[in-house]
Amino acid sequence: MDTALKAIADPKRREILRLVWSSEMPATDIASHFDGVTRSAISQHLGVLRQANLICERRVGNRRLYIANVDEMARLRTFLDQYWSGGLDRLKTAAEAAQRKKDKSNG
Amino acid sequence: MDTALKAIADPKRREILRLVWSSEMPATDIASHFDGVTRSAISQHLGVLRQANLICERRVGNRRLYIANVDEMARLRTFLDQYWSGGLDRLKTAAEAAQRKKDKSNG
DNA sequence: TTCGTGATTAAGTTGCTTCTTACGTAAGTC
DNA sequence: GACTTACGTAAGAAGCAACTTAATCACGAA
Repeated sequence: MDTALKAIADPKRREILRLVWSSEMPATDIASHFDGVTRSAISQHLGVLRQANLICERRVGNRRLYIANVDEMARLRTFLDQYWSGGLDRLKTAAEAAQRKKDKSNG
Repeated sequence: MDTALKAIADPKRREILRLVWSSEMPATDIASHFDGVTRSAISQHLGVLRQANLICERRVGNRRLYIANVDEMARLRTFLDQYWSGGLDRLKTAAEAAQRKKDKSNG
C-alpha cells in the first residue's frame, strides 16, 4: 500500500494514470504526452506503477498496452478513506476505553 | 498539494499525524512513540509535515505542541477525491465532445 | 549568569529517485 | 536476412530523503 501511495505522490505518474484511466494506451502514446522527457523515463515510471500494481500491461504484437488497475485504485482509495476517518475512530476508541475504565471503577 | 501527498506517503509521518489528529502533543511525546529512531529524526519529520502545512505548532514555555491541520487534511482529501472521480469526468468530457462533433456534422 | 530541559538545526553518511544515454530484444516489413 | 519500430533494461550522474551525532537555541529555575 505504501508503494502505491508513493507512486501516486509523483505528478507525472498521476498524469500517466489519468491517460490510461478508462482505456488502453501504448507506451509510445503515453510518452508522447510528455514534453522534455525521454521515452525511457516514462518507461521507468510505468515500471513503478506496475510494481505498485496500479496498471496492467497487455502485449499485442510489437506493442504494450497499459490500462489502470481499477481494483487496486479502489483499494488505495479505501485505505485513505479509512485513514481520514481514523481520527474519529481514535476518538471513539478512547471514549470507549474511558467508559470501560469508569464502569470498572464503579463496579 | 504535491508536498502534502509526499508527506503522507511516508508511514512514520502518517503515524505522527494520527498521534496529533485530535489533540495537541509535545514533540517529546511524539518521539517517544517511535522506537529505534532519534528525537532529531522525528523533529525533521515534523518539519516536513509543517512545510506541507499538515500540522500546526504552538509554543508553550519550553515546549512545542503539535496538532494536525484539519483544513489542509480536508483539502488534500478533496484533491484526491477529485482525482479519483477524474476518470469519470474524462469519460463525460469525451462523450460531450463526441456529441458536439456529431451535432456539428448534423447541423 | 549559569545550568538543565525541550526541541530544532548543522553536518555528514547512506541509500533511493529521477533522469539521460546507450544497448538489447522481440515483432513486424521489405 | 537486413532494417525499422516499439519497447525495456543497464549504467551512471545529479539530486533528494531519512537518518545519526553533535552543536545550538529558547526557556525556566536557581
